[in-house]
Amino acid sequence: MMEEQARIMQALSGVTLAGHSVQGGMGLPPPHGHEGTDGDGRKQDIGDILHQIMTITDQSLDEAQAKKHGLNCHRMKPALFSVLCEIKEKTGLSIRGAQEQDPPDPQLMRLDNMLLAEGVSGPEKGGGSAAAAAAAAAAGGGADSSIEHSDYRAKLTQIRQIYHTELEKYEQACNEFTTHVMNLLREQSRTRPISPKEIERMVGIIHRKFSSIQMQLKQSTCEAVMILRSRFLDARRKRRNFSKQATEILNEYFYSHLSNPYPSEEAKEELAKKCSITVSQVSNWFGNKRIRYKKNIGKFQEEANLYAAKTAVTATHAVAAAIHNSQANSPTTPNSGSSASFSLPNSGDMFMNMQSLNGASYQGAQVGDNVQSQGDTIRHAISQTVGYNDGLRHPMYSPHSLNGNGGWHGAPTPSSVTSPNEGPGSVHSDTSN
DNA sequence: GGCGATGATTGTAA
DNA sequence: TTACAATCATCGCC
Repeated sequence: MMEEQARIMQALSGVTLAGHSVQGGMGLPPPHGHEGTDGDGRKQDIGDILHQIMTITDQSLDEAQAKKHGLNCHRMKPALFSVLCEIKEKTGLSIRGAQEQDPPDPQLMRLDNMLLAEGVSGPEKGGGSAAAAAAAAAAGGGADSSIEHSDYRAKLTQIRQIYHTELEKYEQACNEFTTHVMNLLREQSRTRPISPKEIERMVGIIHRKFSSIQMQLKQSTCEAVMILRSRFLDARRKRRNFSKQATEILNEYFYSHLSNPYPSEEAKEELAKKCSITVSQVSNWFGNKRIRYKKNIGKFQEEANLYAAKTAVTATHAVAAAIHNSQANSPTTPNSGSSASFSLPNSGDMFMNMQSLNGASYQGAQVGDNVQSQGDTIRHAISQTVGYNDGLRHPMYSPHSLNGNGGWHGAPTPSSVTSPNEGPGSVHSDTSN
């Protein structure tokens, strides 16, 4: 302490009070009757003031108060404080100042980015987030998943609210504390040398402290979001059986394309839309179905018969309707949206193909797979309904399209969905190849 | 609780 | 990338 005092005294003794005219010309009267007309006199003057400042703690309270008041009123005080501030700037504070130039914290940036991506920070978008929407889309888009999705969104909104409330609190506290400290320092600057720069620096320190608290808040929020997200994703992992209707649609497609049960991307998309599941779920379903069908054809016989009959009934109705339309000389009249809604040309093709398939020329490799698959269905359905039996290995149904290795022939995938349930406007011809 | 059915995942091959 | 095959994990029925 004494060393510091000596250093300051020494510094002051030789200093030119930059920016403050303590040298000749000011005409300042000596504080204690000293005649300070030359440099030595002024030095002595400043020395006295400093001595009084340094020894103020040794005095009684009243004495100190009186001295303090005297010093405060001293006309040299601003200049002296200015010099002290300058010295402070040039010594310790400048070192601290260099340390303050922190680069942006990468961790904080990561946290900010994540909070923004999750929809916690940034502009509110209906309380949800893109991540939640994507997660919900991946979940399959069913009713259950939308319940989970809304639950996820509600929880995320809760996190968001807590985050913003806490953030607001921190900011308010930071501002209050900053104002308080600034006032305090301004107040103190009357009795000790504090430059505006120093106040500014102090404000910076306070802000940094508060931003570190904010970072903790952000980190906690991120953790909460991660936990919520993982729980949500875990919930999605739970297997849920598809709806009966969805399974029927998929089965109908499968058995009506048995010779080539590989739906194209478009077909998958259409099936996904119809079944309210995702395309990947359609792919999974077909993958599972193919393998399980192949492994145990016998087991699926009944199912195949069922769907074939269903398809045939639908087709028969369509044909009947078409014939009726034809007889009524109104071939372009569409069906009125009933289940028997195949268009005439398609149904006609099916029957023609079926007739050709009854003959000896029935070769999967020779006939377009889609045509063949429709032939499968119709022939099978007819066999079931009218006792048709072509003497194939399986009395009711034959997986003739499976090759020797138990795999399907590598036929091109159909371009679109052909479902017996489709309306007149949405029938896609599988015979187009 | 056992068991079959079924949707999802993973590793591999083409 | 896609399909296959094996496997896992859960569902739903008994």
